[in-house]
Amino acid sequence: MARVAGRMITREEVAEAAWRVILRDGLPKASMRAIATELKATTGVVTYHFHDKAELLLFALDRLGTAIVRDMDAALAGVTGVERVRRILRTTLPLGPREVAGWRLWMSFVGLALSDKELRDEHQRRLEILNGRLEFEIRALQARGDLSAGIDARHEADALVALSDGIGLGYTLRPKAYPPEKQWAIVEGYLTSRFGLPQPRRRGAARR
Amino acid sequence: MARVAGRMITREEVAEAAWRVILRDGLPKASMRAIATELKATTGVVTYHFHDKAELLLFALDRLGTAIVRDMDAALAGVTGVERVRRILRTTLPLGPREVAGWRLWMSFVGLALSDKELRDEHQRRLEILNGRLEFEIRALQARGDLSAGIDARHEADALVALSDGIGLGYTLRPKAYPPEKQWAIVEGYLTSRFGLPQPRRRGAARR
DNA sequence: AGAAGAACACAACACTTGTTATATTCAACG
DNA sequence: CGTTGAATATAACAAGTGTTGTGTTCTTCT
Repeated sequence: MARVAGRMITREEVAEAAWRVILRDGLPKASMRAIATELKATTGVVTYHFHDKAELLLFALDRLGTAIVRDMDAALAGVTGVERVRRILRTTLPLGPREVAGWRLWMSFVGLALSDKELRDEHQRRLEILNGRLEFEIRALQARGDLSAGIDARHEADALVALSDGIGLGYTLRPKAYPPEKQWAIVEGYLTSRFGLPQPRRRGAARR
Repeated sequence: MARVAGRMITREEVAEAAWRVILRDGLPKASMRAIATELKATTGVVTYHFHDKAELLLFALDRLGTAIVRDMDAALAGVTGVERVRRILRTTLPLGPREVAGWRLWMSFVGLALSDKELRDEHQRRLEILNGRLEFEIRALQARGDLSAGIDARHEADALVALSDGIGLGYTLRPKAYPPEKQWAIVEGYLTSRFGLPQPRRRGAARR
C-alpha cells in the first residue's frame, strides 16, 4: 500500500535509462552514476530499486527480452499460415530502428554473458523462446500440409535462428553490408530454397 | 643491434596472456595487472610493449584475426573446387576447441566494438575478409561451371557469412544446442538446398 | 495535526583501474 | 673495465567504481 511522491521512478524507467546510456556510450561507461544522471536523479534512486548492479543489468536484459516477445506477439495477432514464420523473423531481424537498438543492446551484453552465468541464462532463455516459437510454427505448417512431414522441425528452427542471429550480428558490426532489403532477401531466399515456400512478391533468381 | 636479456617477453606473448585472462575471467577482469600476473611479470612489461591498454586490446584482436586467416590458408592448401568452400566454413565454425576459443574471444570483444571505432574496424575487416574469400570461391565455382552463372556471388557470400556467424554466436551462448555435428548439418543442408552442391565426391577435372 | 514510511539526495568508504615516473637489472659493445 | 640501452620491476597518483549509511522530502493514513 501507500501511493507515493513526486517523481516516482520505477524499475522499468531505471532499466530504460540504462539502455540509453549503453546505446550512447557503451556498456563499460554505464556506471551507476551515469545511469542516475541519465534519469536526472542520483545514485540513491538506482540503489533503492536495485540491490546490486548485477541485478540491474539482469533486469535490463530481462526486460529487453520480454519487450521483444511482446513485439512478436503483436506482430502475430490474427496472422495464420506461412506468414507467421515471416512475421517472427521480421521482429527479430534488425529491420527498423527499434530492432536495431535491441540488437545493439543484446550484443553489448554478449561479452559479459560469457563470464556471468545469470546473464548467460537470460540469453539462452531468449534463444530458446525464439527457437521454440519457430519450431512450433514449422510443426503447424506440417500439420497443415504446407510443409513436408519428413523435415526435422527442431533442426530447421535451429538453422533459422542461426541465420537470423547471424544477420543481426553482421548488421551490428557492418550495418552497410546488411541493409533491410538484403536482410530480407537472405531470409526469403533461404525459405524458398529450403522449404519451397512461395514468395509473396515477384519471383526471383533462386532457381539452381 | 642489441640482443637482450633474461626472459624477453614479446608483444605476441602479452596478447596471448590477455587471451587467456579474457577466456578464463572475462574481458572486464582483464586489467593490466591481471595480464601482467598471467605473464608472471609486472605491469612494467605491459606498459613497455604497449603505450595504451586500447593498443593492447586492438593488437590482441588483430592477432586473433590473423591467426584465423592463417588457419584458413592452411586448410585450403592443395584443395580445389567445392571442397574449398567447405574448408573455409570449417575453419570459421566453432567445431574444435581452438575455434571455440577464438569465438569466445571474438564475442567478448563485440560489446566493446560497438562503442570503440578501432575495434569495430578490426571486426569489420575480419568479416570482409571472410566474405571476400567466400565470394571469390563462389565466382570460381561459377567459372568452373559447378554453379549457375546467374546467382549473385556477393549476396550468397553475405548469406553464408551470416549463417556461419549465427552458428558461432549460437554456440557461444548455447553450446549444447549447436554441437559440431549439428553445426555441420546446418551448413551442409544449406549448401545442398541452396546450391545443390553434392555430398563430397572426387572429380578429376583439370584445374583452372 | 502528527506519525510513518516510501522515494530520493548526499557524502563517504574501500577498492580497482589505467597511467606515469622512477628505479633496477643485465646482456652487448667499445 | 665501464658505458649504454633495452627489458623489467616498483611505487605512486588521480580518477572512477560499486556499495553503504545517513539525512531529507513529501505523500498518505490515522
